[in-house]
Formats: sequence, structure tokens, C-alpha cells
Amino acid sequence: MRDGVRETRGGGPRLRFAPSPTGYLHVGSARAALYNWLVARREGGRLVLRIEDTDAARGREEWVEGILDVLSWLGLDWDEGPYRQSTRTERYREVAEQLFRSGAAYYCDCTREAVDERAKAAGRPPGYDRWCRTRGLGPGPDRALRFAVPLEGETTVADRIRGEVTFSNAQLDDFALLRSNGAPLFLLCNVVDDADEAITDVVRGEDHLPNTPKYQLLWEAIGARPLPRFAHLPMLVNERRQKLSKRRDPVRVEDYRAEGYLPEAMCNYLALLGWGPENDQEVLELDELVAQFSLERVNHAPAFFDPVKLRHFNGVWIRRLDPATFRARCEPFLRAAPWPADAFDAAAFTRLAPAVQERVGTLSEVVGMVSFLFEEPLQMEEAAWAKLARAPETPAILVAARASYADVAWEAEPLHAATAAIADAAGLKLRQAQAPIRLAVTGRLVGPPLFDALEALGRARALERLDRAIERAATA
RNA sequence: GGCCCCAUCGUCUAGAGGCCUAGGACACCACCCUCUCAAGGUGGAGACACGGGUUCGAAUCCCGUUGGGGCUGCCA
Repeated sequence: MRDGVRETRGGGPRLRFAPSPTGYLHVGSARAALYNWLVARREGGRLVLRIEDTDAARGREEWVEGILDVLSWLGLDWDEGPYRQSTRTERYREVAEQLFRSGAAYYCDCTREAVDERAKAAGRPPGYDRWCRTRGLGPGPDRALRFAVPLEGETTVADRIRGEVTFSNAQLDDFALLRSNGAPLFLLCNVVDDADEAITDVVRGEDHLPNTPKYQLLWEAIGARPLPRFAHLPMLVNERRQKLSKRRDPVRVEDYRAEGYLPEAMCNYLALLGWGPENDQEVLELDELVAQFSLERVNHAPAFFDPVKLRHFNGVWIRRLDPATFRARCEPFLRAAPWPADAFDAAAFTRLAPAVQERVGTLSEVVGMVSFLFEEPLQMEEAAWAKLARAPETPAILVAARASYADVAWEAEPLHAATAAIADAAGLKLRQAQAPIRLAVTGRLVGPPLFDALEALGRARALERLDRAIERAATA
């Protein structure tokens, strides 16, 4: 083995996750990573992380860091790597050279234009026509190296999910191994690395299935070791049933992270896309997934990535957090919030946090639910205020609350009782009476339970806000 | 166009020939609970794409049709 790529001896399967650093981690890639991780853990194998950064034009160091960071955040660790293809160019060239010498590959100086023209002139569909296969070209500038696919016979892929898939070799084209500038291409690097890293199981997206016969033929030409087993996962699609697109669809895992999705929820939901447990228990943590997961039970059909259901799972996972953990996970979101840093009051937040925890689908929603505690002046929902201020009972309710709250014991229960009394006196339901008070004090019509909110806010600020609202109502 | 994959409620799935009057979850609707909103509880509507076989029996097996999707780069 070269370049620090080593082979572990003995035992279990070896899997790999091999993202290309072309952007941030895509949810589809995350699911592939998760499935690889689950299989490795479940079957007592090892997971290799490999960065497929052969295309220098694309790779960027920060992309790589971003991917590693998100994988770690998800809780998916790896046993080896990250290995980088960009450090192994010589190795790929060496294998390419062997393939040329053995006659398994040949040099080609056709330009893209020439290939297209020939196809058009002959009325064939576009694609390479093996023009140089018998020309006996040697290496040289502007010559790509192509693999000489057998003209006859069939190649069968044994897929753990789909069973056997057979391709006719004649249908495969003589794909390129090296670019005319000498740079190694995907299939070559992929196969060489899988061989050098002693990969035994390839678990990847279904979009790779048509590549697999080429992969196998190349593998055999290199002649290293037994072919890995394959498993091609169904695609993740959008509402239009198309492969998720980076442009149109929300696919960046780190965007979900930034919005306050929990890694537990993300893994749980992703696991359920293409696979389902045998019983009805769908909320599962990573180790439960490891215990139950099985590639053979993975579905064949594409799955819609449903952000709504993800959010539901996220809410479930948020509610499962113990109070201290919930507060800790909220911290980054509270720190980035729109109020001045010194306005944050940890005690007030702690008082209200349990009520908030039950009500949010993402951590970023916490900010809006507690902002009334920290922002000054209060942001008022003007549309709601305009409507409520016109209601005939509003001024009286506010005035009565102002008076009553001035000397009630400042805890949720007494506040509740006091407000109920006000409602009673006004001949209103508590639900009706609390609305103007809530709006005056929190600026919103919905939020955590009013009396908990009042308690957390404190008497002085609550009275102040009631005063201000009474004033506004009077001048309206 | 060619090659390949796929097909159970709107969505994600359970279902490996009789256990299916097709189960669960999200979303939806109603009711309950309730200081708003959520959460929770109860109930409801909602699917085996179609057509042929095979079989005593098919959502499950086979073939075809239709419909989706992927690949078809000197990208990965």
C-alpha cells in the first residue's frame, strides 16, 4: 500500500464514504454516509473516509473541512482517513500505465468535436465510437487514455439491494481513464482506491449503478482482489420526483444545522428514507438503528425528502432533551439573537425554557418565543395590536391587569388567579382576557403560557409594558 | 433515442402466497384537554398503477402495458 493507505488485517467488512468536495454536504450524501456507517458498525467492519478531489478545479479546502465538520456533528465517525485522491496522482498514473502496457487501455487523440461530428454524420446517438482503439497510439500530449471495454459478453452486478443486474458489454463505451492532460478520472481513481484500501462493500447512490459494470471490468483488468459487494441506494427526490438539486432544493445539511435541527433528528429521519423498522417504533437513536438496520431491507424506490416530516421528528427529539441539555443546545442561537448581548438573562430564560421546549420544531424558533424577555423596546405585532386596540374591552382589561398585577404575588399561579378574576369581572372567558395582556406584554398573540411568561419577565417590566399599552390604546 | 432501475394511502413506510376487512408515521379533518400556541389523547378520511398469467389462494411470483426516475462527459 502506498501514500499512507494501509490495509487492516482480518475480519470484518470495509466500507467507505467518498464525497467529492464540490460544495457542502448534501442530504443525499449524508444518507449514504449514514447507511455506510450503520453497516460498518452493525457488521463489525471499518469505515474509510475518502475525499474524491481529483478535479482540481473543484476542490477547495474549506469544502473538505465543512464536510468533515458536518459528519462529526451528525455523530458519524470514521476509522480511517480522510484519504485524499489529490495526493495519489502518481499511483493512478502508474496503474493507468500498466493498463496501457497490458493492452487493456489505449490512447486516443479524438477531440470532443470530432467525436460528435462522426456520430452526427453516421446518425448515431452521441458517444465515443472507439475510433482510436486499433490505431496503436502511444502516450503523448493531447492524448487521453481509454479503457478497452470487451466487445462481447455481459457483466453482472450482484447488488445487495436489487439482486443481479446484467449489462451487455457492447452497450458500454470506452470510457476515459486519463484526461489528455494526464489527470486521472473518476472511475480509475475510484477503483484503484477501493482496491488499495481493500474495500469489501460499496454502498452508494443508485445514480452509480450504470457505472458499476465499468467499475467491475476495470477492477478485473487491474486484477487485484475479489470484487467488492455492491448496494445501490434509492435516490432522494423532491416533490417533483426528481433527484434533489443543489439549486432548487434545500439540501445542505449544514443549513439544517444552522436552523436548529438536531443531529439525532437528522439521522433518524434520514434512516427512514429508504428503510423502515419492522415494528412501529420510528423514533430511534443511532445505536438502535445499528441494532435494527439491514441493507437487505432497504427499499428500491426513490424517496421524497419531506422537510415537514423532518421538522416533526426534530420537535420530537427536542422534547426528548433534558432541560439543561435543551438550554445548552439553544445557547448558540440565543447568542446570535437580535438583542444586545448583555440583555440576555439566563435566569429568565431558564424559567421559561421548559414551556418553550415543548413548542418548537427547531432551535432557531426559540429566539422568537423568548425575545420579549430581552428586547427593549418590545417589538409589537402591529397588525394584531391594531385589531385588538379597537376592541371595546381592551382598555378596561389592561387597566385592571395593571392594578391587579401591582401587588399580586409574582408567580404563575397567583397571576393566573388574578387574571381569571379580571376576566370574570368583565364577563369574559380567561382566553379572551389574556389576549390583550399577552399582546401588551410579549408583543405577540401566541407564545409560551402567559403566566409563566409574566413570571419570567418580572413585575417591573410587565407593569411598564402594560402602562405603555394603556397609553397607546388611549391615543388610538 | 439507447441502456438500466423503480411502482402499497398526498408523503415516508410495514407487508417476503393464506395472519390483510392492508398496519404505523407525517400531513389533513373532527372532537377532547386547554390561559394563546403547541404538545398529548380519541376518532375519521385516505393506497396495493393497469392488464394478463401461475396458484385452491396473490399487495406478495412471472409476463406485458402505462407511468416515474437514473445514466448516457477527457464531472464525481
